[in-house]
Amino acid sequence: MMQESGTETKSNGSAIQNGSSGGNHLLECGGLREGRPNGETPAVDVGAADLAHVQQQQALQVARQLLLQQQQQQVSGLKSPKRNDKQPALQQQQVATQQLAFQQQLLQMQQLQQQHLLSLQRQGLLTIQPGQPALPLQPLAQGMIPTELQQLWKEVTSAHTTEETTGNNHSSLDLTTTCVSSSAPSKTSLIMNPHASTNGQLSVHTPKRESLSHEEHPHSHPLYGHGVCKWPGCEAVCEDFQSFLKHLNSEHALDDRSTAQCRVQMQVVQQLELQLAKDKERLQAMMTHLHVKSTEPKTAPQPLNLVSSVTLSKSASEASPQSLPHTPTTPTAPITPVTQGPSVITTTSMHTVGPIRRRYSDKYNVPISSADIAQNQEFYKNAEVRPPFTYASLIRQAILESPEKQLTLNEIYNWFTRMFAYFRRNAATWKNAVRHNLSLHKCFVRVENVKGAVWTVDEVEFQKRRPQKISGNPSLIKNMQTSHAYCTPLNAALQASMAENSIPLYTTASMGNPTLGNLASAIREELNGAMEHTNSNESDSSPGRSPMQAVHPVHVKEEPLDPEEAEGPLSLVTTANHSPDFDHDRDYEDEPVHEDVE
DNA sequence: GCGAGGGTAAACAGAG
DNA sequence: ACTCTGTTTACCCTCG
Repeated sequence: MMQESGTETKSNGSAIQNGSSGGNHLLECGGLREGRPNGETPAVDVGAADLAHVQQQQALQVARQLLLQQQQQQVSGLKSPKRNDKQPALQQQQVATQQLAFQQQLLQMQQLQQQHLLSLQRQGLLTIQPGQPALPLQPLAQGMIPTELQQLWKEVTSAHTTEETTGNNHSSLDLTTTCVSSSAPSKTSLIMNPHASTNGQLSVHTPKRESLSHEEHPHSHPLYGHGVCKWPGCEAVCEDFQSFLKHLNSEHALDDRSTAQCRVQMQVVQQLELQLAKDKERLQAMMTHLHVKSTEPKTAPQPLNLVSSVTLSKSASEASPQSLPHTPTTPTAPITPVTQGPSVITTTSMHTVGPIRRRYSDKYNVPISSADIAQNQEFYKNAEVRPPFTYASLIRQAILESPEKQLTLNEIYNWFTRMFAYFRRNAATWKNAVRHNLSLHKCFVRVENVKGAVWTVDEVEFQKRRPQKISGNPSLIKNMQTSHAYCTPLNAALQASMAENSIPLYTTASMGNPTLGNLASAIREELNGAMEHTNSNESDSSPGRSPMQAVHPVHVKEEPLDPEEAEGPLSLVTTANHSPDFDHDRDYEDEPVHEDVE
């Protein structure tokens, strides 16, 4: 139908979407709360205005539809007069029944409107002023009716008028058939049903409701404003409120016309609610895509752009291998950890994984960006997911994070368990691995200390272990640069998503400021390695280099960075947090990372 | 197929 | 005797 052609889609974009996306929709969606102060932002007003526009558009289509229905029934419905003539008593009986049905319709409409209002308020699309009655029709009525709609309303009205004058008491609308066309029965019905409505439309017919409305908001009526009747399509000038009330009772009494208009408005509301539901669904899908997939049991338990998480587990890597290769190079890569992590990975899913024999695939051997790290630290703290880092790298980080760059074995253990939920289980296995690595790798030097033996890191030896293989991937470098910019907003998004999934939420401070300084160092470190390889592979490297490098002129390592070098920043970032469970261990201060590099 | 790097398991020894 | 720490060996896996 024609009403579907332009109005709906158009209104979709103009009103709801604009309203919801009015300001930082993605990042704010988690922050939208019912308790939002009224009129806090102009965007709210815009959303209400747009909403009214939607109503106009939808009212137009509904009105057109009503007109069509009327015309059709006027042509075909010639039997009812016969019936009325034969049984006037039955007609009276029908009147009562019809009134009941009508009031039910009105109640339904009222409920819909109220729900709609609540929804809008929740979404922050609409602000109800404290003193303003919660009447959803007001925004529509206040100067929002375009000429075309008014004309349609008048057409609806005139159609009914014609109907009445012809003596056809039957109604052309399914709703209006439940009503009477004469004024007398309508008044009766009002008396019989004083609680017929509270939405302001029908209240005008109810003396009791009227008086209540006056008491609460003297001279305030959703259908009256600026000396004009705001009944859709009316705009009759009323000098004062009393005359407005008279006008309401006389011109907008309970009759076919009024009920038809009510029905139109009801459908408008319904359309809006449908649209709102759609947009809610869309929003949810967006959030799900960007943050956390709420329920995806079959999703591969891959946290981060653990691209490198190929090393994580067989099941994980096999589950979604196709997503791995391109992930590291996409600017959105830092987001991925958040999306799949907390909700997807469960204890059972991770512990059903057998012995973990895997390592970094050089194919996907890309340093995890700093933004990943900043987010992943929270992820790994709460999700029992094996970090995609080698034991050696983790040990190194643990040691480098320490104030004195040395740790006892037990302190290394504690660091593991504190930073990674994964290492809170199967202690015998991984502890053995830690010891094994400490002894095996030359880079770990055991030093006799006053309090016993401590372990330190020989950076030179560590970096000798294996050359980095991320060479020739300029997009990676770009990604690392952009990832820094992503970090802060994504942290907020992460927290929102974590809150949504009932995951322990850490303060922004824990992930934010202390992290950033380390992130800078981390990025420098990553860039050092990456740039070196880029330089080695690409002869031309001088002017087009990474801006990061220009900003942070740090030394480029002699040795190519190990891919796991990327985790280096991890530890630096993670130091910002203190898990209450393991705080007894030691106080990890976030500190410059450069020492380990230098 | 080979070597490198990594993970896991286990045996062993020394110290507390 | 037990636990912790540290070393070493063996085996397996993945990847280039």
